[in-house]
Amino acid sequence: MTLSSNYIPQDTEQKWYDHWMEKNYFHSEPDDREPYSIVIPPPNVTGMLHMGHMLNNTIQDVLIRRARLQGYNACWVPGTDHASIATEAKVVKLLRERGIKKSDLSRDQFMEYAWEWKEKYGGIILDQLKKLGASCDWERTRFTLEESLSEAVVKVFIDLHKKGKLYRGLRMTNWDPEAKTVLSNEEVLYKEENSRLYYVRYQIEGTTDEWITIATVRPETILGDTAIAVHPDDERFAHLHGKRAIVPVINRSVPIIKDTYVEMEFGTGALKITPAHDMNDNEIGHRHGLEVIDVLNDDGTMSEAAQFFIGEDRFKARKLMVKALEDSGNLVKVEEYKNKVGRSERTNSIVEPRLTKQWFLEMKDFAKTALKAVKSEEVSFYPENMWNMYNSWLNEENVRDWCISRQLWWGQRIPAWYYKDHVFVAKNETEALAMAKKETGQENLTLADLHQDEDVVDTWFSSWLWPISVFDGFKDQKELAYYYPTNVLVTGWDIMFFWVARMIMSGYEWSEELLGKDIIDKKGRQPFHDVYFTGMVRDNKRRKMSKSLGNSPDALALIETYGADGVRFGMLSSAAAGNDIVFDAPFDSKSKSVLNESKLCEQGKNFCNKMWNALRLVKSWDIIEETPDSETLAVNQLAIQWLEEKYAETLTKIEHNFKEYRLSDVLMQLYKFIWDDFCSWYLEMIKPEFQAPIDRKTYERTVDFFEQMMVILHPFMPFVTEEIWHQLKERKAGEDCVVAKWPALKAYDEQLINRVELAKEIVANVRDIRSSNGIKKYDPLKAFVLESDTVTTLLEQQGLQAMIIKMAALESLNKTSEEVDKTVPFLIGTDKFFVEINKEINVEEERERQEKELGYYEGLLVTIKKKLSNEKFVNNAPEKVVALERKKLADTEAKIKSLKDGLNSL
RNA sequence: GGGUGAUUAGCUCAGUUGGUUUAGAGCGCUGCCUUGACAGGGCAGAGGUCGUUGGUUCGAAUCCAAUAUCACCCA
Repeated sequence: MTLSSNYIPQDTEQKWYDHWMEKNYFHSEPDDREPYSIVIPPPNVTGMLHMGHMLNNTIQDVLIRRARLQGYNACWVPGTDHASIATEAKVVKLLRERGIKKSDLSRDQFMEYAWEWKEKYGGIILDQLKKLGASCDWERTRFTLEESLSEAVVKVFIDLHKKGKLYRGLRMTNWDPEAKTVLSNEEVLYKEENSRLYYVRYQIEGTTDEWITIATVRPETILGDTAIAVHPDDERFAHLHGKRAIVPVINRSVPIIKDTYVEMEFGTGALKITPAHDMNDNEIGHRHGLEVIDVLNDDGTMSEAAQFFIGEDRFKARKLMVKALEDSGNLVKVEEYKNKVGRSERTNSIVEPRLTKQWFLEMKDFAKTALKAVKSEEVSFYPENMWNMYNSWLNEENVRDWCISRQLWWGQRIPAWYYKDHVFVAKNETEALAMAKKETGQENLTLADLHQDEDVVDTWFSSWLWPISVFDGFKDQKELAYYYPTNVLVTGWDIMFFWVARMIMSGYEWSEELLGKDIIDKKGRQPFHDVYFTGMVRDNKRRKMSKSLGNSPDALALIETYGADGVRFGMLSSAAAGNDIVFDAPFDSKSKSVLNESKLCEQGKNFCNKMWNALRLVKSWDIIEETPDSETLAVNQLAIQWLEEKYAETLTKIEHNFKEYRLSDVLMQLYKFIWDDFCSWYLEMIKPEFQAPIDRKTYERTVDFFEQMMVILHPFMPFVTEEIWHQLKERKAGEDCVVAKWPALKAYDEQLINRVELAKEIVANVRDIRSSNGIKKYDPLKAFVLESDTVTTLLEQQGLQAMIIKMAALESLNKTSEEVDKTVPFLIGTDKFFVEINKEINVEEERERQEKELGYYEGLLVTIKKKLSNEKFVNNAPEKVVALERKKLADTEAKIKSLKDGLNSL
């Protein structure tokens, strides 16, 4: 069968993915092998595959495929996250388009629509991952809102309540008046916006002509003011200490208090205090025991307590308030002003700080545990410096209790039932009723008397259980006992706190209860041993790639253009752990969109083609059984021996880099090994003349090398390697690259590697001389080398001399006892070579070249001499370093002498 | 305002924890090369006083301190 001259990914990728699926290679069941497990960071059901997913999942796939090759029982559990807020927003929007308002639906009706939506769109991203080649165990696909995982959520909620770690409390929270829900800090985006700063004067109580002026951007909240604060050191207001002021419009008398929080330089130096509607004011209110007046309803309209503009929207109320202030003569001035405004990530509506009753999880002990887990290295971070961020978020000063209630429907409903002032946390309403009867002694209570909490728990309250719940660990520990702890978690550092830290907390909280002390003592409590933090994928302006910015290339289009292997190469080649990736998709200013182009991916595509053509070369050879002539034999044997050592060296190096999760380094090492060492050197060394045959032994060894390379590259580029692996040899059923065996490490002969390196340098020098003298590639040239011990040893290496002659297309390479005239010389180490170029040597050019080199070495000599004449260096530096410096000196002196000789003879 | 990290070749980044000939890679760039696996290619070459200034040290891209710029996180 003839192979096309180019590699076409579209012809192979789907074929092999289907084949792998058919063979069920990705499925894992507990057995007596050692497990290697990864749980996917579940993408949102609302999501489409974007660059971040591609990076993240490519990394996981590399790790899991390698583990599979290494003989571990590899299990990569996929799944999706129900993403309360995002999904609910999407469903609400969709319903609105169909003319249905959420408020017209019952909770159950809404859930029906939501599930329908999830079934239709929720799996898209997983299908897209298949295009990328992700080798997940699809039979194990989980969903954070499915029954079993929801049961786990309820279970731990009850457990935490029993342990006294949950409480309900009033808290200042970020309120989204449009979604009517509390938002976490993370869901509020702050952006600089144009607004107005209103200067308003408050009359000092008991005076007719004395005022204190404050500045505010939210005049409607004046109705909820309960104090004016000034800085205790502010001389301007010293005379007002202890006095009271009259809030305009509403005519409320409030105290003038002293607090160091006030910035004297800002505005007028006097600050109105509205404890119900500002985080900082609320704290100040606490300190001074101020009254809290909530002037807003949950939908952002003015409340009864405001007394004015009741029922008006906050922004209309602002206008009305400004007018009222103006009318009463209390509006001093208005300034244009820029300030940071918090908006809801989902609805974009301006967030109101608001006091609400919420369920909280106490974080103090959890945070301690989570910190210790990483500090003790039971959980290792890659890169290590992520510890700093982790520590600063979790330390006692910064950690805050976790508000787990969300005013949404799409999620696990909080298992708490209320009856008057009683709260019953139970698995279901029947149990809650039983509890209620017992606790109140009222046997005639019915379900109708109880009221379940309307809220659901935060999505993270479900996903923090993920490493346990995907194995149904809260129900039945058989699988958990086998797969837990998972080996590594691959995720972005942006969710280090929301997710990573909390999984660690939940792992330490429940693993021992679930698995028992024996197992835990042996295997560990941690949900994962390692955490690999990927960077954010950014555009060439270093902005995070996001759909809203439109700066992200279309992931599937990229795969279509470069093949999955090409894209995987592109993503990984610049993806050192923790560092952000600047992806090179260019921006087209004409179409105002990102082009689905990338040099990095192109490099990957070209790499596939390179290997493909190496395959074509090898397959084009005729094989003979006879032993070749002694020279060819010697070169082939050297080539094989050298590549074997080089391969062993490469394996050792990549092993080390794998341990440190330096995947881009591993990939680059493989790239260079295959392209440079194998294709450019090895294949050229053994390549027979045009249409000449090759001996069987060399051929077979070459196919073996090729096969091995495909195996170790397979985790990175699974499709092309599988294809070539099959093209190389006839394979039996059940033999596939994806389940081949990862090679064992072995020692390698560095001396041989170094000798060939020297030979390569000699070849390169000859080629350079050809190139700069305009001599054709294959014109046979005579070369000589000045006799020396080092040269003798070098050329003693069987086949080396013949290899140099072949690779540099020389007629001969002979030793000489003296300088050879009318030649172009070059230095390798301290050894001097001469090339006879059969044409007039350009003396001027040659002199210039050699003088430049001489200049370099003379400069070097100065620094070495300086070092060695420094007594402190000679006395203090390690023996080895000094000895090396002495050798450098000797070598450099020899080179200088040699160069000078050469110049003299010109 | 507080914190974290970054700053090395035109671009994107390594530099494994102070010493391997006055710094490496990939891409790009410059020359030359085409019947002989691959132009999605081959061969060779040019490019950096490691942001700046001090300090520690026999020795600093690497450690410390200041400073500048950028990014992100928190307020």
